[in-house]
Amino acid sequence: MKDVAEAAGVALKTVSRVVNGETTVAPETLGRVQAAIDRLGYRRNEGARQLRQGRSQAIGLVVRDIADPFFAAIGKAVETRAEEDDLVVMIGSSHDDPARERDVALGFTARRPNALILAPIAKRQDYLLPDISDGLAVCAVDRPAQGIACDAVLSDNAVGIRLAVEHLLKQGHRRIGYLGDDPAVFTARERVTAFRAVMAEHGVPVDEHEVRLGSPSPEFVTSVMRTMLDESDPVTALITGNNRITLEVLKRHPSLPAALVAFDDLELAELLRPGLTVVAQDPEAIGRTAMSLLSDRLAEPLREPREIRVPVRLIPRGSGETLLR
Amino acid sequence: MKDVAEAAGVALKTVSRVVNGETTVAPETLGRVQAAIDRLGYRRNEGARQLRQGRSQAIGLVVRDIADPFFAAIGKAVETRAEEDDLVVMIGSSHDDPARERDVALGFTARRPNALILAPIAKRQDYLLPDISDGLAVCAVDRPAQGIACDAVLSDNAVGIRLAVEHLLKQGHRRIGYLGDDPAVFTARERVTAFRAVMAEHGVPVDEHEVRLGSPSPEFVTSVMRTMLDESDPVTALITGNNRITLEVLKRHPSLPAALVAFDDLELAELLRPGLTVVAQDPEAIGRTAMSLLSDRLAEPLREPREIRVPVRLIPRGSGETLLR
DNA sequence: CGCCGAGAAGATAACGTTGTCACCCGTGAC
DNA sequence: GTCACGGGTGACAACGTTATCTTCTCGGCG
Repeated sequence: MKDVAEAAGVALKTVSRVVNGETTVAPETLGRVQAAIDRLGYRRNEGARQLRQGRSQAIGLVVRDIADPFFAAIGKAVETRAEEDDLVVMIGSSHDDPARERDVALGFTARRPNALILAPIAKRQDYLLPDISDGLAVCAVDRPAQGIACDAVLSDNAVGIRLAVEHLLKQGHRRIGYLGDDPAVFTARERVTAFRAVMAEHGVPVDEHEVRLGSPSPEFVTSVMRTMLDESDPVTALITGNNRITLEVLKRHPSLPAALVAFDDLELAELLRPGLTVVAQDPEAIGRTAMSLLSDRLAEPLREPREIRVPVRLIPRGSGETLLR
Repeated sequence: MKDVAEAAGVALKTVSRVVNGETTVAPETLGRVQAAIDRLGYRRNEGARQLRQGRSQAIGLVVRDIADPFFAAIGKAVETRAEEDDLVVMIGSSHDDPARERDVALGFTARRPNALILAPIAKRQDYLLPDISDGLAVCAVDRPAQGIACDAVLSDNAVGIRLAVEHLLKQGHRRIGYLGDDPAVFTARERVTAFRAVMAEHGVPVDEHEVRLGSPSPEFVTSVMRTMLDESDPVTALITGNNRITLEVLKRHPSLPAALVAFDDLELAELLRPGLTVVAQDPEAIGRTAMSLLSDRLAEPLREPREIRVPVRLIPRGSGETLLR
């Protein structure tokens, strides 16, 4: 900036004014400065700017795994919105490790981003309190945060499960198995709770042997599937609570002897035979919504935290519409 | 840092020494300073550090689309490596738009990252020249960059096509169709060139009507498939040159009357029936390798640019092992 | 006993911006 | 002719670090 000022024969401050598009610069001066900027290939040092202004025009995004299509889609939406405001997106994965979530998040906040979006894993996110009181806007996605007051954008798990259950009930299924993730996971709890509630609402009894929760390991899924399908009175339909479980189920049983509705879409779901009937979440909407909440909060830091539920929809493709036996 | 110094009764510089783990601090002083840091919840302002040191301990990653599993996997590998060195990853998508590639990349370099990884789209990347001579390390992935001297990490497209072709030839196929992306795309050119070369090497004539390149639109794929499959002497095997094309083909023809080998793996490829035979790239290796090249280059900025080819492998799953008719 | 060197700590000046204030000059009102 | 005003510009300090140089205090050695 100093060099540009010298080349254009103006003061440093005038160059700053030009770079920031301030209007109080005479057209003739502006032209000279612009020319000097172009000639010297000058570009503002964002780090210095951040130091002066306090915020780095960046947003941090901490997800479970950026290679997971669900989170990759959130990332895409966030990035698209961020670019409109000339914000840079820093992205990192927690890999389901609470300590890593914290390290990655704090690594981001040390760069003083305007906002932080995170998919919480740890029990509490109170390590963010100092940054929040320092003006950081925070939004949780996929699961709510604990120990801090912040906005949250979640899928409408309850409605999703309702869609799945009622879809199966409508076809006459009465023995519906539910296979969900570890109850330590918030979404797993929400979904299985909804499952029980909707079944009860329709007066359909639930056999406790047919509601099974656990981490989606091959062993767990295999053993659970055996008990659900091989018993004397097997289930006629199955709901899988997330896509890692769905994948395990499909790998073990390419042609499942029961109807299947999966929570979470899969990329090639329509190419399978039968096509996979899913409750699809809308990760792009989650990312977009999070960005909207954050820009509201940056405009009005003290507003009440909001929790927004993003709609899900049922996509019938075959696997959930057959096999009543 | 000033507050911490005051609280610990030492000078600013001593706090700096502690924060940076310098060894010339008396154990007793170190204890006092650490205590003050913890008590005040102090964390270093990375922006100020960057300003002083010139580099922001970040790396920029510009891909075509972070929601594309191939690039998401590259991102994951990059992030994993970056975290080991306490580097932050800024990620952005060009969406195949040269102007956007440039804007995103320059938006990153304005933050003075240590290194930039990009999947080039634009004809030339010479807009990076000022930053490179300023010490930025650059590495191209997926395709080489033009107009700048930089490292590159690419899939071994030629070997991949060779594997595909020879796999089909070994089963007796002689009429093999090739369906590739727009020849404006570097990888598309490399792959189709390899196809012709390997076919020639084996003395198998190639009918020019059966080598078709174009953007993977439904219309293009549908029309091309018709001519390849419906003519009097149809192809008995098909190679698709990237996964968007593969997807279109599979959507049109769930049960293809020809053997199929696809370049690029798909998430559920093994669950399809028949399973999809693919030439799988190794995006994680691409990301890791790029990071290695960059750390070499940061250590030795003037070394010769290197181009590394990452091995690919053929995964037979059924679609490429049948249907000779 | 004086000196030197090493180990520990501090003072100060940058790094590249932007916010604040001050200045200059011409114009229009009184 | 004076004054207030505002558009255009500049000087300077500050943001939070770190690099460089300096200072101080010991202990050991000639």
